[in-house]
Amino acid sequence: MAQMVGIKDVARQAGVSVGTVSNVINRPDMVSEETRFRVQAVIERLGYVRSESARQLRAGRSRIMALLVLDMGNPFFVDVARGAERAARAAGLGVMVCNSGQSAAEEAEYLSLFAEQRVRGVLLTPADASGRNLESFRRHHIPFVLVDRVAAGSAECSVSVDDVAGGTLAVRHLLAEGHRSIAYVSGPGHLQQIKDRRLGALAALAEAGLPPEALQDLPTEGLNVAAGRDAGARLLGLTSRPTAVFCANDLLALGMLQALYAAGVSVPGELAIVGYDDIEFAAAAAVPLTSVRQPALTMGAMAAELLLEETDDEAGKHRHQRVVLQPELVVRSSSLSQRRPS
Amino acid sequence: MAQMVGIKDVARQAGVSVGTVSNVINRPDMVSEETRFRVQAVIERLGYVRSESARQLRAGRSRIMALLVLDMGNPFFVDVARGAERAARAAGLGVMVCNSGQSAAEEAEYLSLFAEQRVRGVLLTPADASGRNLESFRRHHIPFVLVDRVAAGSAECSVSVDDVAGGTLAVRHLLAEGHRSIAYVSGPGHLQQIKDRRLGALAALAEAGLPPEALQDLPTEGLNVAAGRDAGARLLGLTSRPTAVFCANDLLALGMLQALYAAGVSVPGELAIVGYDDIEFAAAAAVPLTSVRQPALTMGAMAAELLLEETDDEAGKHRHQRVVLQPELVVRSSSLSQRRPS
DNA sequence: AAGAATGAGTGAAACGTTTCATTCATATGA
DNA sequence: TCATATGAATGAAACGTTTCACTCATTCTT
Repeated sequence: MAQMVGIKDVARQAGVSVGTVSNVINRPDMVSEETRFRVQAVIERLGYVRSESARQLRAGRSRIMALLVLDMGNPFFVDVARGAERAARAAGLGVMVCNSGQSAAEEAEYLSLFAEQRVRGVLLTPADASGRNLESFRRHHIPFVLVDRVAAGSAECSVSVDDVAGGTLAVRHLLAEGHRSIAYVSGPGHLQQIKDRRLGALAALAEAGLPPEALQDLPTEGLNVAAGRDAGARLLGLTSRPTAVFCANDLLALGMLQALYAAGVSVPGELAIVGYDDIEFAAAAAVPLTSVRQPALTMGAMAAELLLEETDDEAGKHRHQRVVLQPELVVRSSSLSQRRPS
Repeated sequence: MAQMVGIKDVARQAGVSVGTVSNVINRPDMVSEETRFRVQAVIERLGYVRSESARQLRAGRSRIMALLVLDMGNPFFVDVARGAERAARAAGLGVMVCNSGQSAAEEAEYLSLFAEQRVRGVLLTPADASGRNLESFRRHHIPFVLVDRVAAGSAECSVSVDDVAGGTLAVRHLLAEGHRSIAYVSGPGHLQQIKDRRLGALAALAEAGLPPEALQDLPTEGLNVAAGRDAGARLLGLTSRPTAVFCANDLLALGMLQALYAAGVSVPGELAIVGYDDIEFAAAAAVPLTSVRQPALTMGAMAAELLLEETDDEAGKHRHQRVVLQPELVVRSSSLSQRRPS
């Protein structure tokens, strides 16, 4: 790596002071046209690039916003990231996207990385149910916004989707299709989203006058396609098999579908399926998947905007808010009773 | 944002010099056990976090590696990112994943961001066919490795998959299944990968003694599901419809499948499909998709390792290399002739 | 024509680390 | 006992910016 050219080199070559070079870069109208051109020419010739770390050191904060999601393998979070990135870039900030993989330990590691980087702020979907990671992160006074999760206190903003409503939508639909015994394929138990969707499902059952036992829990190790396949295999082994499955996300649903397909079980004939997230691939599945759509892009963008509002708030008039968006049921063939074709 | 506590505050509170505090953090064995404990206690109490920007300014380079991919919406690149991240973190580096969206302009923007950040190095799949972006990036003397693309000269490393071989695998398989008229659904024309897969396809035709005209080009605007749907619609409108389709990636293939499904065209009965990448969702498609598998994880990891080898090379004995991995055909039902069931 | 206002540019301080040549005290060897 | 080696801690320089109080001409105002 050849010697980096600094602002001093530019200044010397252009015959001006470093302050002037800095002005050319940051407040071009404070410098005469003539010198501006001269300095810019030298910058060009020398291939000068300003050092973000020096700039940042001086400024005390960076121009990067962090986004910590549960699983980048899930297209849902990719969309969240897209939304956040769009909003952040509109404000001249970069976004650093990281993946906690639902591990509290990874989450902690990334949070301290963010603290060291003095990021402008953090958007995150917490992986640590205990809230201890967040607790200790607060010490650093770096603002953050919860994504896909409601803030517990009023110490921060959050943008989420009403998971209880989503669960209700899904199960109400299955009940309307005539199902009376439904399995809930959930991920690992500690995620609030998963619990809320289940609550929503129970609410739908109650509405219909059915007992909670009508919902059969089928927990899994993870929230991915492989876990879904595994759940499918277990489902097939059950003695009293339900007639419908509500999966906590689309990856699980797709895995379930694969397992059923491989075992020759017809969907929705023998078993109806409803997923969650409505990722792009849900429509392209073996049997196009009914799913609960979440406004992922919007969620990412709103979270970023709330964060920007908080960090750019000189007047101290920012009030933390909890935005809750509504999900929407997208009905496709995986859940439609044969007798009522669509 | 409360006043950040710095190394000086720690030093004062602990009654030692800043140099000593720095030693406690970076070379703990150079300091007596007693002072070490005392200093660590103060660090803990004050919640001190070192400033990466100051550290970096001093060191002259950052501990971050950048990865610039064509499309984070494509699970293939998500896997590449996973592989790279694993390797980088093993070496204590963070990875900053960015998305050029196949736009040369976005690519240029990100590259200059990376230069400002003084990243340790860059892994990228070029979006700019002209090579002008790379050309000008070279000025900064930041090492980079090409991913999924063969280096033109010998000025950098590259890790790629043999796309010509992949194209041949796909089409040779279709020919063996009895097809004589094949469409190639390509993305926008400027990507080398797309061109190479086409060359491979032509080679397979030549092998079988068929003229190049047996391959019908069906270009698209993008390399995503929507573009695939669109291509499907166009395919259905053709007067002399081919009996098989080779799609330049799985997203296109899934879109194609959706379009055909919607139009009631049976796959593989009326039309066989082969995709490319073998993303996880290929197996879960309406008809499980035959696809050319690429070792994405390996590619990401190897690229990161090559970069590390180059940047950590004190002795100047690093030699740029071009690693070419081999693809593999994964046959599923979307391409199997009915008469020969599997 | 004297004083004030404006415009362009300067130079040094400050940001928070790491590193390195020193210092100082104590332990070691002859 | 003296010189030397060792170990622990110090203090200042350096990294590359931005910012801000200044200086020095030049142009307005009256």
